[in-house]
Amino acid sequence: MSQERPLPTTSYALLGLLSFGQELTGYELKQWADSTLRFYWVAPAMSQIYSELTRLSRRGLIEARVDADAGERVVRRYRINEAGLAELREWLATSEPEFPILKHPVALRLLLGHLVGPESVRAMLKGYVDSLERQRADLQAVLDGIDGDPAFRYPAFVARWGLDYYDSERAVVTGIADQLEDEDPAER
Amino acid sequence: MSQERPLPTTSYALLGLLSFGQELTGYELKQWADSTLRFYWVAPAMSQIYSELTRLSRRGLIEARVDADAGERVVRRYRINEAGLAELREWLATSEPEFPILKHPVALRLLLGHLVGPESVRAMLKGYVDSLERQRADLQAVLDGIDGDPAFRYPAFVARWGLDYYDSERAVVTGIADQLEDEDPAER
DNA sequence: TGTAGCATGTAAGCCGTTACATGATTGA
DNA sequence: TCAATCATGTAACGGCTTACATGCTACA
Repeated sequence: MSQERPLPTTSYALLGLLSFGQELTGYELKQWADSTLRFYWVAPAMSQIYSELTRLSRRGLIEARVDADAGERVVRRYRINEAGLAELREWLATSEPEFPILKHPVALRLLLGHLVGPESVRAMLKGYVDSLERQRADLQAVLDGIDGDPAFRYPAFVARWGLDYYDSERAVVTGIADQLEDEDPAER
Repeated sequence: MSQERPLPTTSYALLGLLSFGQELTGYELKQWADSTLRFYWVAPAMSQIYSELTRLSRRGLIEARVDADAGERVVRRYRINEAGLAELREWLATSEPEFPILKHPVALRLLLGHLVGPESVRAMLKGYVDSLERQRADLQAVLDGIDGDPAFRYPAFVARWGLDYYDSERAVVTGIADQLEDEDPAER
């Protein structure tokens, strides 16, 4: 069965969003992805959403339905089917989760501190802490929207994990910035 | 000057590794990347290392020299030059660091816990904690190799940051696994 | 003598982004 | 009536990986 090449993880991620039961448009899926997936996977471009939906459809894992209540324009709503749920469970059960990959431009720039000196590095870390705060607030808002709802117990775990991560990150980065303070001046 | 399209970040990352002064082969650069960059950026494939080196060379940011002490085969050693250092500093000074991107398959799978049930999720998290431990040990070894050396003060900061991250991650994940224990059985 | 490691590349192809293009609907 | 949002796609292309290909060197 299913002798095709394995789906890319992002495809499973979108299928996963659909596994919560709603019937969604590509546009709505994008909004979901932007508010949840983006914190620990990616925020796929609209164009990718649509091409993944086409792929999942072709494989018979989701079903498209043209929304009748949408007036003139053609609005397609997608719903996961039994095959899709089976495929997801199969994937979860049989494949080994890969180790997380971090693309951390701030760490990369810290690595190159010798090129710019501690002053400049401290300023950059400061900016990062600020953006962490904003990101954390966004995630908190997401959690507030689902917390307590038993249907979203696992998403809530993930969100709380993210908050803890941001908190830890803030503490560590602040610590590094402080250590940078008392350094031999006039590097570079 | 430099009216070409901006370099991809990975290119700057490799240039950054060369900014520590050594004259390295592509092969050696790959080893460096695997032991340091991979923790917070990527471990580029060999083939990409070589193509990035070609690009950096073409732009005049690094200099290639055929190693005479290498016997029969042609071994190219690359060294950063003044233009390369200037380009790196320019990049660090003028571009805004992007927010980190996390590709976290474990979080993604936790999100889908409703499909497999708490038992299975706990097992997966356990496996993740194990791999975290291994990863942490690797990074600790890297730190041990550079700690105290003033030339690698900033890389040491980055490494310690990574260790803190792994520690925090372990604590959070263990906490989630524990919360999963006392759950209504027979989900799914 | 053979194998693991050192060393360098080319080719094909997927994932994902940006740019481009179009049009309906809602609400100020 | 105008702009923001909803909604759906196509085309081009860059980054990066995997697979393929080659050969030297050190060492057991």
